[in-house]
Formats: sequence, structure tokens, C-alpha cells
Amino acid sequence: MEQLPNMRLTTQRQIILEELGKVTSHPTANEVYDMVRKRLPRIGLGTVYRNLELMADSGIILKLEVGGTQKRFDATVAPHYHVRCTFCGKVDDIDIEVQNKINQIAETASDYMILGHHIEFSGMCPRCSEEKKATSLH
Amino acid sequence: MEQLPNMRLTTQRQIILEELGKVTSHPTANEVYDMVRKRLPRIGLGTVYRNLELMADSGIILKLEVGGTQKRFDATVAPHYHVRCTFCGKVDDIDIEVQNKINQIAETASDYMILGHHIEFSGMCPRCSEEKKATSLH
DNA sequence: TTATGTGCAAAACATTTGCAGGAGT
DNA sequence: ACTCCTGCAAATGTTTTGCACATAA
Repeated sequence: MEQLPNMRLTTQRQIILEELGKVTSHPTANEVYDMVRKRLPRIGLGTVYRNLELMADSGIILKLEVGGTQKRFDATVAPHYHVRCTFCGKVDDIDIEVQNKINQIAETASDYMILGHHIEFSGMCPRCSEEKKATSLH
Repeated sequence: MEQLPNMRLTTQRQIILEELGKVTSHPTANEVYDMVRKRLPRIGLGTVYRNLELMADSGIILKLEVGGTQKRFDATVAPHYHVRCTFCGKVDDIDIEVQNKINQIAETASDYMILGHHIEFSGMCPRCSEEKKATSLH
């Protein structure tokens, strides 16, 4: 586990990272807590929050501050975009090529020093499309 | 005030909308509450939340679910993008031309029905840049 | 050995909701 | 009048934090 100076390798951290790596969903802190608790029943929710935050800061994982009420976490660090279903809240990856120039364009258009960007698409996931179709049939 | 059927024109709603229209910042519900309370001291925070939500639903205002812990509101409904300062949390508008095709590209790349997108840039605002410069001098 | 991390519980925030009384239409 | 809306306060949901004990290095 890549780590910051003075960051200890604890069982809790290993397992949080392992569990996050197992899924392709983008779990919330509470969902990670549930996953981890199956292997470490006595772990505290605070520990999960603290460590997800720490790992996100050190770049080991990604913290997604997407729409919705909760933050989500992603073991895939490489830049990529997300689609969120407006109806059920599910978040999926989406691989598209966006010109790297977009940060430059933004920097030219503002007085900020642009450090990055995040694009979030919103729409309806296949499952919700099905449900809607089913519902409107009666 | 453009409104949904059965949506009454109350003093509270008028003033919330007026106050939101006065500022170019992107206030949180609590900031709107503070602004409105100067004119309507007995208004409840719940009322502010309820009405901001309602207005956003009816398209009169925009609800920004940007990064950070709180939702923000914007009286400007026309599509535009935002920059958020990573250091102080300030949110500004940014006017750039992004190809409308981006939704089509995303739709092709996923199995979602794409309804919209949101681009949020992150960076350092001029004020924080100044402060950082000042701090690193000693 | 000792600084860092953990579990637990309480606190801090942000937002939503139930309800009795108030106000627009 | 008849809904819909409001203020208030309590409830809910998410995240953070204080502290005594545990543990990696």
C-alpha cells in the first residue's frame, strides 16, 4: 500500500482498500463500512471515514463529490467520468475522450488557477428505463 | 413569478427569489436564510429549504449539487459551468463553449439515456492565490 | 517505547418532516 | 371556505471529533 510518511499499515486500512478494490460500484462510506464489517465486525464507522479520507488525500483512492447527499469512493484512480442515474442514484463509469485542452479553455475564461475538472452526466440507467416502461403499461 | 399549478405566491417566496436574484454568488440554503431573515425575521429555515427545492423543481432557479457538503442555489437558469475554489469553497460562474455533442458522445459510450451533464472545474481563486503567496514569504 | 490508529459515543452539520395554526385564492 | 403554506421543533441522515485504550514500527 502506497502511503504517506507516518501512515501506518493497519489491518483496517488493508481490508478497506481490498474491499473497495473488489467492487466496480462507487460505494458510499456507509456501504464500505458494511462491506468491511463482514470481515472486521468491531470496526468503527469513524475509522472507515477517517481512512477513506486519508487515502483520498494521498491519492490511493478517489473521492467522488458527485451530486446526491453522500460522497462516494472509487478504487480506480485514473481520470475518468461518471454517469449518475437521476432516479435510483446509481453511479457508473463512462469512458470518453475529452480534450485535455478543456482546463486551458477554462483557465483562459476565468481568473482561477485551474487544477482539474469533473464532468458528471445525469440520465436514466437501463434498469430504471425498464421499470418506467413496465409502470406506464397499466 | 413563473409557477407550477397550485403554487401560491407568498411573501416568503417572493422575497427568497428577490434576494437570490440580488447576488452573483451561489449561496447555500443557510446563506439564503440569513439574507431573507433580514427582511422576514420570523421565517423558518424549513420554509427556505422547501421553497428553494420547489423553485428548483419548477425550473425558476438552479440547484447546484457541486462538490462540498452543502447544496448551492443560483438565480441564473441558463446553462453555464462553475469553478470551485478548493481552498475556500467559493463558487464562480465560468462561461465557456462546450460542444453540445458531449451528451451524444456520452450516450454512445454508455447504456444510459443521457439527460444532461454538469462540468465543475476546481482550482484556486485569486484571493487564495494571494494569501498563499503572502504566507510562503516568511 | 512512543507516536499513530482504533472503537465507541457524543457532537456537529445539513436537510427533512409532522403538525397546528395562518394565509392566499 | 378550502387548500396550500408557514413556523416551530423534533427527527433523520451524514460526517466529524474527543478520548481512553490498543498497536505498528
